[in-house]
Parts: sequence; structure tokens; C-alpha cells
Amino acid sequence: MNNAQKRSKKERILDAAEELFALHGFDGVTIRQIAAQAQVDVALASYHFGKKRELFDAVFLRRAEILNEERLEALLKCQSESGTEGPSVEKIIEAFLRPLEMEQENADPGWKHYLALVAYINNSPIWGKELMSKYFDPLVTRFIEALKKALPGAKEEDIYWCYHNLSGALTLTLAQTGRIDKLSKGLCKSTDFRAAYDHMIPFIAAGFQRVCTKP
Amino acid sequence: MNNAQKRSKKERILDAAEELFALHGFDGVTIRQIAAQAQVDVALASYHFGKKRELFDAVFLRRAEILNEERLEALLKCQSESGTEGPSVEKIIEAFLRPLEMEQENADPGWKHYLALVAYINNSPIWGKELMSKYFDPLVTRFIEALKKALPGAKEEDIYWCYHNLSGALTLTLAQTGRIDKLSKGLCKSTDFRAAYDHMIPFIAAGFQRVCTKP
DNA sequence: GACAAAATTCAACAAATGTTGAAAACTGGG
DNA sequence: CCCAGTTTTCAACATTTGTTGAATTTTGTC
Repeated sequence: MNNAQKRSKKERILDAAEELFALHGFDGVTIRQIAAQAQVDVALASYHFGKKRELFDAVFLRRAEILNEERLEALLKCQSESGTEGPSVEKIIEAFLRPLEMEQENADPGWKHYLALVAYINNSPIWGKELMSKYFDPLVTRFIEALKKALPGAKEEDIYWCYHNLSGALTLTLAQTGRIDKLSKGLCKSTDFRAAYDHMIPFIAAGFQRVCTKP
Repeated sequence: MNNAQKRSKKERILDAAEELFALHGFDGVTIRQIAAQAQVDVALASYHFGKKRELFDAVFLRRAEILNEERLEALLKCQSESGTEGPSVEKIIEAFLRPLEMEQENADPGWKHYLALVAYINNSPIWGKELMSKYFDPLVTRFIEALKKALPGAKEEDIYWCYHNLSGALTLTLAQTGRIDKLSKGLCKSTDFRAAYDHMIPFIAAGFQRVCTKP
């Protein structure tokens, strides 16, 4: 049996949709392209998922809960390992980001595609608010609460703006546009997730501390 | 004469395409929608710009050079105002970012739409490399040279990764997704560019200094 | 193996898409 | 006014789009 056919046809449709939506966006992909890549009849996508938009949502939801659990677990772990004053800013950022790196390095390339799709959604003026808020904000709020504790006296507004910067830096990393490869003439690679996060974490932590600490 | 009809039809097509492409991406917009918003016949877009993709490029190019000039001017000004050791990291970041804020606050809303389009392109795995590299990398390289001087002893690789984080934070700001509005329960607003940049500049500067300074 | 249910294929649909060619309207010098 | 050149409109085209309903095959259960 062909390697591409080990998974069920339903899963193969999700896999194909995940990769293509991440690359070209919702409107840049046709059901027929998805069906072709999944080696499946066109009508099967509608049968399993309904409208195109519902397929899109199904792709988004498939890994969203898994991700939320992993990140929550990372937060709880770093909190339990710290004393009563709570974890440091850097530890919190690390708990927020490392689970993503882990999945991007997962043997299943679907995770890499999925996170690129999340980047597309998060950066979109029309999809961003709706989908991201609904499924990720509860978790984000928990991280922000932890950050407030680690940054006593910080203005709430400042913390949100810092989170905005964190979210942007992360989003571009997830998108894997390959632009840094070209700009740095090969010195850095979009696919080198380890390097990306190793640089991102202290970068972001320093930003929080500078902006959220009274002078 | 109607306000929407003061500009030439050719310009109105560019204006409409700019706004709609920024909102929905290249494939999410039809020539007919653009023509309708511009109050213009459908065939006129093809007559003036050729293929849909050429119209997209025309929109991108219209303001790219203007932007490059403004940012270069800002860099040269801050360099001329500093001594022989060159401007500080924060001054360089400020020169890189403030011209964008200025244009986002321009009375012409076209600039706001244009910069959201740049965000869309920069975050896209397929458009990002091609368009952004071609038209913005020469300028970016000049800023990076200035940063190298301001961060003596820093590893080149580290500077590029820091720039990557800067680019991401900026991109999300340009995209104006409105997500921070919801997350912060109205405390922060995506359209409050002044606040966004006032927080972004020290945040980014601190990140550079932490990552690119030997311990 | 019979048989109901689920999965899959096939064919077709109406609507929407980018693009074009010919006709018409407008423009500014002579 | 004339008329060449540009701009604009109109109508039409071949494709492609998402979706559906009926027919066929596969699956699991007794």
C-alpha cells in the first residue's frame, strides 16, 4: 500500500487541506486541488466536512486543542517548579513558546503546516479576530496573568502591547517565509526552529522587562 | 462631483485594489469587486494594468519607492545627528519604524491599507520571499549595517535573528487585525499607532541589546 | 452470505471568474 | 469642425468554481 494511503481518506483530506491552506490561504486553494493532493474524489470533501469553510474550520480545530493542552501543561510545570513568587518572565515565555518548537520539529510534517496556517490566520485582518480569539485567548489570558505576577507594578496596557510584539515575532517564525534565509545570505534558515526560538525567547523576555519595569 | 470620483479612474482602481487585497489577499478578491468599489467598468482594470497579478504588483510598487526614500532619509538623519561612533540601537530602530507610523496616520487612508497589504505579503510563504526581498532588502541591509556598528562584537547571525523578531512584531502591527483590542478588552487598540510604536521601539531595542551583547 | 449503513464515485448544475475584441465616447491639437 | 489617439463601455467567451443527488462500492453485524 502506498505511503500516502496509510491514513484514512478523511485524514488525508485534512492533511492536504492543512498544507495547501497554509501555503495559499483560504481563497487560494480549490477543493479540487485538495482532493487531488489527497488522491481522493472531489465530492468526498463535501461529504465528510460540508462547505469549504467548514473544512477550513475542521483543519484549524484538529490540532488546536492538542496545542492548548501542551502549552497549558508547560505553564503549570514551570509554575510548580518555581517558588511562591512565581516563575520569571523568561521561564513563562519559554513555556509559551517551546511547545510550538517541539511540534514544528515533529516527525509529522502536518504540524509544521498547521502552525504556518495559524500564522496565516493570526495575521489576517478578517480571520484573525474571530478564530484566534475564540480558541486561543483563554490560554493566552492565563499566560498574561502569570506575566503580571512576574512583573509587579507593570501597567496592564504595557503588558498587552508587549504580548502583541511577542505574538508578531512568533507569527513570522511560524509562517516560515524563508525571507531571513535570503536576507542573511544563508546564515540563518527559517527551518532552523531551534535557532529561531533560542534567539526569540531572550529577545522577548528582555523586551518585556524593559517596557514593563518602572525606570 | 462625487468625492470618490475626484481621482482618476486609474487611481481609483489602484485605491480599491489596495484596500481589498489588504483585507482578503490576492485570491480573496475578484476584479469585479475591485471595479465595483472603484465605480468603474470591469474591463478597465485589464485595460490599464493587464493581468490581475500585474495589477497586484502595480499596487505594491506605487508606494514602495516613496516608503524606501522616507526610511532612508530617516536613517541618514539619525546618522548625521550622532557622533563618529554612530547612532544608538534605539535611534536606529526608531528611524526604521517611525516613518511607517507617520504614513499610517496619514490623512489618506490608502497608506493604512497599503501597509496592511505589506503585512500580508511579508507573512505569506509564497509572496514574502519574492516581492519583499526584491524591493525592501536593499534598505534593510543598510539598517543592519548600522546596527552592526551600534553592537560591536555581536555575531552577525544574532543580528539577523533579532531583525527577524523586529520584522514579525512590525508586521502584526501593520496588519491591524484588531486581535489585541479583544484580548485586552479594549485597553489597547490596533488603530492606536502611536501607542503601538511607542511600545514597540524600546521593546525591540532591549531585545537587540540582550541578544547581541556578550554576557 | 444477507443486509443495512457508511463511504466513495460519477456526472452534472448554476454561478462566478479573468480576459478579450469590437464598438462607443471622450480628448486635445490642427 | 475634424480626426487621430486615448479612454471607457458593452457583451461575450471559455474555464473553473463549490456543491449536490443519484448510483455504486465497501464495511461491519447478525
